[in-house]
Amino acid sequence: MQHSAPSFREFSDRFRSLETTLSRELFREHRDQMRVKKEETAAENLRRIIDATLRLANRKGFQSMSLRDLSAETGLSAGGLYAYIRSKDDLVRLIQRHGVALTLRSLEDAIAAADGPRDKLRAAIRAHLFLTETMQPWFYFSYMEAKNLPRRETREAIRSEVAVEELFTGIIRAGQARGVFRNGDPQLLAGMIKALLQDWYLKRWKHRQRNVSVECYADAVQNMVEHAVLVPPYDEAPAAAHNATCEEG
Amino acid sequence: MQHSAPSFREFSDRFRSLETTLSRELFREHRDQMRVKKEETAAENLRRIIDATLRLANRKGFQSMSLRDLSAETGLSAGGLYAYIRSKDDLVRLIQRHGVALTLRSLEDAIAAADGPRDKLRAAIRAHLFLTETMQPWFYFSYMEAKNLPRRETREAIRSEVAVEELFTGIIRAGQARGVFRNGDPQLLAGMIKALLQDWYLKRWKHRQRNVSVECYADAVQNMVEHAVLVPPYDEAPAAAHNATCEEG
DNA sequence: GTCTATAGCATGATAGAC
DNA sequence: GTCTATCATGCTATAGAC
Repeated sequence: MQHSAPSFREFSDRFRSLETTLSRELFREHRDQMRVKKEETAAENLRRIIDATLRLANRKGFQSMSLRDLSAETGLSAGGLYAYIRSKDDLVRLIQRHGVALTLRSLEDAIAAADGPRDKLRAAIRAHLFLTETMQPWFYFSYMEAKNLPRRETREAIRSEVAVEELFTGIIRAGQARGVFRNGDPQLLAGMIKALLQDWYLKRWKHRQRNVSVECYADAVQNMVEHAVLVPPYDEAPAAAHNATCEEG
Repeated sequence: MQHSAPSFREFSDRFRSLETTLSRELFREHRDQMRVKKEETAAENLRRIIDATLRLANRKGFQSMSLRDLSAETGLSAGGLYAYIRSKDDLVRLIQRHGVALTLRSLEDAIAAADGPRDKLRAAIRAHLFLTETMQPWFYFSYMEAKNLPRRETREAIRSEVAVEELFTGIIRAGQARGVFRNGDPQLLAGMIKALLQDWYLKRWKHRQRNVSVECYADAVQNMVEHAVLVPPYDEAPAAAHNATCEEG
């Protein structure tokens, strides 16, 4: 049952097609708010605007990023930007919606494919890491700017965060019920797992610098979590077939 | 040797006196930059300004916080603020310096008091959690605004972060050398521990809402880390004498 | 030592030429 | 469909009355 632990590569391919679909949906939903009607140029410029915004916001903060900065980064004129977005708040809403949709759909797919508590837990861990690896700029933005967003978006961000954590709580509860996992507060455990997973996108510069790959980090997290959660006779991780080159201290 | 695991209460008392000392030092260092010379009013107002800034910045972000907001929150007039700080950047520098000094001194003290890898690791975990519990607004501010700070302060923040992590790396290395800790990349492990510790102040609202105390969380982290790090015959945690009421799922 | 008033400037957003 | 020119707003910071 290695169905539950696909490699990053496999994940990445499935993700790309999902993104194309959702990007098109995004454009269609916002078409009536945009002055630009020709689909191909509009879709491309919208993507450029979003990417540039994430880049700038993650470098110096969304509030400090002026529309003049954005116009420089995208190559569009200051006035031209308003052909695509109504306001700065509108822009942030757009970005947020797109990211949440992508995240949820992608996670749900990946997790449903596994069965049994241990495999489900692994699948969830790996999917989350692969997802945040692929969409790192969005996750970082979403985390760092959440509290400064318009009220509605802040609430949405929290809801999404809680939903993900509950997913883990559920898996742990199921495992405890079957006697596969050791007892202990499932919510607390889920929170700790989430903390480990979030570190991957919050401190990416660090992991990059140390040459730790996602696969490596995934194995490390899985290992720590299983040590903490499985009932004592722990058979040391059979994982990490993909790269034997996880840096050794 | 329970010297290494003081309760939050004990920590808190020692901390308070340290803070008084450093607050006074802070005022003296910046005295010449302030228009206000009378020590007692000046020191008090400076403290009010710092507290208000942390409150506001953590609510809506430092960039979005105007000096009008700050003047409303402190009760001082917009103009009056400039009797204490030269500029907004100056304010942030002040806050940052104060926090770093407090953190380092406090952590060093607490850790030096323990000996042996296992006790040192425990002491480090507890001290870090207690410290962030006490100074939560500062830590949150420092984490969230780090990248928007003036260049020099950003670098300082990263240095401080790395220094703390290396402290953990060192303890783990020592433990592995003595055969008390299992093998595995010490840097990666230290990073994961740090992630668990940071979650305490980054998601405080969540832990509050769930009624998890620092002591509880400290025990949970210690437990997970020891499961992952100690050589197999793991004697289940002798900790948590302080409160038997850690919420059970 | 604190306040009111205001200078000087950067920003978000728009109108109209091309 | 994109650009240049411009406006109103709200900001930081200062000067001077009290």
